[in-house]
Amino acid sequence: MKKELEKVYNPAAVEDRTYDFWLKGKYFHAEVDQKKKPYTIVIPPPNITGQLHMGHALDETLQDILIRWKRMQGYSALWLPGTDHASIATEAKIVEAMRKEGVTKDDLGRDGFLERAWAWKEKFGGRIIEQLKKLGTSCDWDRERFTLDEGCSKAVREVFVRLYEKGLIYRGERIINWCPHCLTSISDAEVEYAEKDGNFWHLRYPITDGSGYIELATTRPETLLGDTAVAVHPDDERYKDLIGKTVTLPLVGREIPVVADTYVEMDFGTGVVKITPAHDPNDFEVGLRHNLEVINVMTDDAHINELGGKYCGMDRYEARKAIVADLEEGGFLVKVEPMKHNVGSCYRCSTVVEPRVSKQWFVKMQPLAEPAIDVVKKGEIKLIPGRFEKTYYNWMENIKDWCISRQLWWGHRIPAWYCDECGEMIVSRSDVDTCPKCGAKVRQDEDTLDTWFSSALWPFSTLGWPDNTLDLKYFYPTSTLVTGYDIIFFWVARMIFSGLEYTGKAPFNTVLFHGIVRDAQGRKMSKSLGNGIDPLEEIEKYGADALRFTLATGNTPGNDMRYSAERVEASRNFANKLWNAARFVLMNLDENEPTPYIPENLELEDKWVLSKFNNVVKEVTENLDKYEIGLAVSKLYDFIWDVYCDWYIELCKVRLNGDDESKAATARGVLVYILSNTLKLLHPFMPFITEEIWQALPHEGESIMVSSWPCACDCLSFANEESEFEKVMDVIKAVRNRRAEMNVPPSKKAKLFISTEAKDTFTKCGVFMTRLASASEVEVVDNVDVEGAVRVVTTDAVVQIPMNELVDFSKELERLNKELAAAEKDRDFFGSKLNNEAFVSKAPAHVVDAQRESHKKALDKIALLEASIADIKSKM
RNA sequence: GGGAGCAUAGCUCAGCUGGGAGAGCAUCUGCCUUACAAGCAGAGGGUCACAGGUUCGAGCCCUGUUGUUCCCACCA
Repeated sequence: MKKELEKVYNPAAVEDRTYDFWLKGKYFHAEVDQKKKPYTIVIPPPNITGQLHMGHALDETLQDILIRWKRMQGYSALWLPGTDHASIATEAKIVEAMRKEGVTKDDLGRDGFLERAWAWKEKFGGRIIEQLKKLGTSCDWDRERFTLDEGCSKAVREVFVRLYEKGLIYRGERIINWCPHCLTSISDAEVEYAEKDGNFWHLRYPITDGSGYIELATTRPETLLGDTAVAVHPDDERYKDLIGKTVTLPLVGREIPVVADTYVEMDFGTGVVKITPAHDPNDFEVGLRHNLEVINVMTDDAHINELGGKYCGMDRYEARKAIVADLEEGGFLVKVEPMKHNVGSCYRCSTVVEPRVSKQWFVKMQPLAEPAIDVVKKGEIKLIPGRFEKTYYNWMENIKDWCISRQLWWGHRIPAWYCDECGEMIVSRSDVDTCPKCGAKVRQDEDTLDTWFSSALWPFSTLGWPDNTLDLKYFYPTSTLVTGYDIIFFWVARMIFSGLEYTGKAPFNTVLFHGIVRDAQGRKMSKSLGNGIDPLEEIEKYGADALRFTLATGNTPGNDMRYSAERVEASRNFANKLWNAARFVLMNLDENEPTPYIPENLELEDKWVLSKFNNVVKEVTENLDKYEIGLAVSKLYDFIWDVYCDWYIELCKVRLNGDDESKAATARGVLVYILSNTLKLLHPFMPFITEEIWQALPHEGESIMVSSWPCACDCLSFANEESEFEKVMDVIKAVRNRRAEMNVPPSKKAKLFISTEAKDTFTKCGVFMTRLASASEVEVVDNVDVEGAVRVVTTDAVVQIPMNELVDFSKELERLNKELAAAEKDRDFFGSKLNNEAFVSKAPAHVVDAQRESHKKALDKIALLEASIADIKSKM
């Protein structure tokens, strides 16, 4: 039965069916197999609240390319999928939904809330996974994990307890970043800084002894309510006498000391800083050094609290206005100066963070950072591109302790229990009911852990750690981590120190960073701009393969890329091109039987294309080895479109339409061979269409995705035949070019007289000229002079095309002289290089040889051109 | 204040260890050639930001300059 394909490739008709076919075949599933080498990728777990966006699409495409490629190379290739509970994002989403129903967290209580959260997770948490599948991702879904599942939770507890026992986790009263909207602490990494317009309010605080005022400037006048000192630089002559005195806080009336601290910059502002230890990280440090009182004047949602007197209940910005007004009225405001300054906001909700003193849990980072730096320095983990190593070192070397506790309910609850009777604190792997010291009932810490605390364990918690499972032993350390450079600190760095500390091994050997997918104008895609492009819509419109191809092409690791409709269309067109090439091949296959070619029967053009193909196999494999995915895919594109479609298929038509069945069979054999092996090379990039075509072709095995990756082979390398056939191609191109210049339509055929030293080649290949160069007939001749002919000269041949009425001898002469000048320029260029003693002696031999070759070609062409010119001149 | 990326054809971008500048799109000219008009055959178009340097040879390496984007950093 002859297989027939539709005229236009229709991805929608193929993709879901093919994906189901793969699932049924269990081809995505990876097993521990001692006969194979493992290759492991763990997915950067998308948030359960997430919707698939272009960033995911890029990330998953790159991972799928690598995993499919390695699988075909014979590795036991595991791509482990899963999702992240995303504590803040998810909790915010659920609270928001509750708000619409008029329910609050307190109404439900912790257990009630968590019940709701889990129900939400069951309902929506799988959505992004279903979306991933549309891309064709070959994840091992049997191993899907969730950061809050039993295994991951066990790992989290194990880590927490170990670190605590080692003294690397501690609880303390510190100043942290507080999000007044999310109502939780966040880590330094979760604060985004942006320059904003603000004011610099110059205030004067009266010196208590009545000797005058001290002027200072602040960007946050409302924090004055919590001031507990004023600081000056110890060397500042202006204020030396004031040190040790006190000032009276305006509006509040509190008497506060003037302290000396080198933190103050003498030449900034007035050289005086108001100190609010409870609401500024620097002030907090100053406060510690000078034993200052810490007065928290704000509620958790950034309103002034009862310590703020008349301002109590005001929001921080209202309070600012009111306080400034009162200061002005009281004569304490000297001037207001507009000033830009850096303001930090919550990376989840963009609310301006409020530095706040509170009791939190921290990870002591320094001891963990050191080995994490070493492992990259020693090259045990390679970051691609390498420049990110610098970013990484810079962060690790200046790292501060990590605030890991969050005032949220959705997450891993901190495994610490407190006894209110005797004050004992117990940190434990298993739940605790009663105090081991006094027997009283204990209560568990209310807080949960930073989401990133559990994602940091992802490469090994998902493989069974802390148990020493078979999976862990076989698949860990993982191989490649693929992710965006924007989460190098949040995630990559933390996985590295975690892996080293808990498993003693680097969690992966290579990190491949990609950039951000931007819109066609180069803007970041964002909800607020409304410029996001939905990958699912693109898949519907152009097909998953086209989307994948677009994301994999024309890009280099770590660089951002722009996404435009034109680019996806080009990819879609490429898929269709391939589809039609396959249609052509299938049309010519008589039966659905394998048609291997017989090597002895290969023609020149077969050897040419096989040799080209062999080279592509080598290049694509090498590029992938180096993670040069964009280069690999563009080489395939060129081979398929230019070499296979535009040349080889056209060349084969001669034999396929000819009378010699054995020759046609050879052509069919090579066509099928090249196509099916090219499909294999392309499969990691465009899995659906390659499977669909491969299934229609004669094939062995169940699926292209478990077929073996092609190997380059010397038996397919035909360097001589390649260059020999290229002589013919050169002539075809030159004739086409000449005809186009003269505006001769393809329908007007003309005889070609070819004089050349490669007589055999051109005699054999003359037939291609009729099909590809509009020749009516081809004759290989010795140096005859054809009447009324246009001359086309290549390095290896002179073609004369009789076109009497179209030929203008003076123009011919002009054109040939122009070509001669160009050829002479080449000759001189290469000649001068070869005459350069320094070049010949210092340049590598193969380079010198190549220049010699080019020089010789120029000379050959000059000789042929000169002869032609002489012929024409003799006729004029 | 530190650090990094980018600057190549009209547009978007490749260019792997230095060896006479490439693709896609757009433009122009011919073609419905029995796989494909989502196509075929041609053409035009570049001081590789600027200035120095290293080298036989630089888009690529070094130094500096300009423009631009981003990351980090406690100057109130």
